[in-house]
Amino acid sequence: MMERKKTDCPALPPGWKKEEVIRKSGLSAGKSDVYYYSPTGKKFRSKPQLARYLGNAVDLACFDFRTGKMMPGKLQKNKQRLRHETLSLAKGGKPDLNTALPIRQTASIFKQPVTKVTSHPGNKVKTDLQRAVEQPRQLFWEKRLKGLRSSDVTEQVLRTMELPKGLQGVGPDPSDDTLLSAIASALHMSSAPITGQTSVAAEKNPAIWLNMSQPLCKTFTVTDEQIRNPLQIRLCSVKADQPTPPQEASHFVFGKTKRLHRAGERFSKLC
DNA sequence: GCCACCGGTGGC
DNA sequence: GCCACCGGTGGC
Repeated sequence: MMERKKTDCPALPPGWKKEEVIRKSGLSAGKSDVYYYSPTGKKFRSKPQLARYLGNAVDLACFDFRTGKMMPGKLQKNKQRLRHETLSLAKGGKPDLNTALPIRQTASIFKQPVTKVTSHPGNKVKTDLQRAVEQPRQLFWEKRLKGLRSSDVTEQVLRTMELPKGLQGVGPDPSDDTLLSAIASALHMSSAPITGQTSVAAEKNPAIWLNMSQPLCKTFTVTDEQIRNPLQIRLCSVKADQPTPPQEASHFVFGKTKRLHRAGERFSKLC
């Protein structure tokens, strides 16, 4: 088979490739089709398709799909879009999703009330938020998160996370990868203190003695040095709000979760 | 069932 | 008339 080249496309975010395929037969033989590939390999065959996917992450107004270059001043086929936009807005229509502010479009994975309404008088509205927490979880489910990387909408992989030195995992997969997933998940799923697996038995036979309400992490003691040097102790985008004296509790932020820690205390108060 | 590939056409 | 876009499908 003919080796066809996918070339880098500097006008798009890193990792995006462009491909031009010459038609070999038919009435349109000799013409070509242009395709783009996202870093994960998803194929795009038109500018609208590309724009839908990238949303506001990349402004494609000047992007020429066929050449793969930005053509400033041309404003491309923008007339069409602007006209459509102003028309629909003037009519009181909904804002164009392509130009609206970015919104979370994934389904929420977090616990939400489920409402069931029927004519049966015995049925109730379920609002038990505890239900999600109490549901059985697979032992060592954190392993399934292994290898996952966060990325933005352009599929650019965000900065990888770093674990504080000295943290150790518990269970069949002691890798930092799984350990980090376990801790990050624990921080998000509960505001309860994180102590790690305090039971020695859990370390010897986690399949039996694991404390399911704690991440797959051995107990851990915070040191002065780690507090003085936030770089060693942060998780990904976690950072100190401001420099703090070693003896004072300092804030670390992980998503919306704020925890306090103090030198000498266990991991329970960390992050 | 997927997808590489060409056809058809609406908008310019 | 051109061509960007996307439908449809043959071949796998």
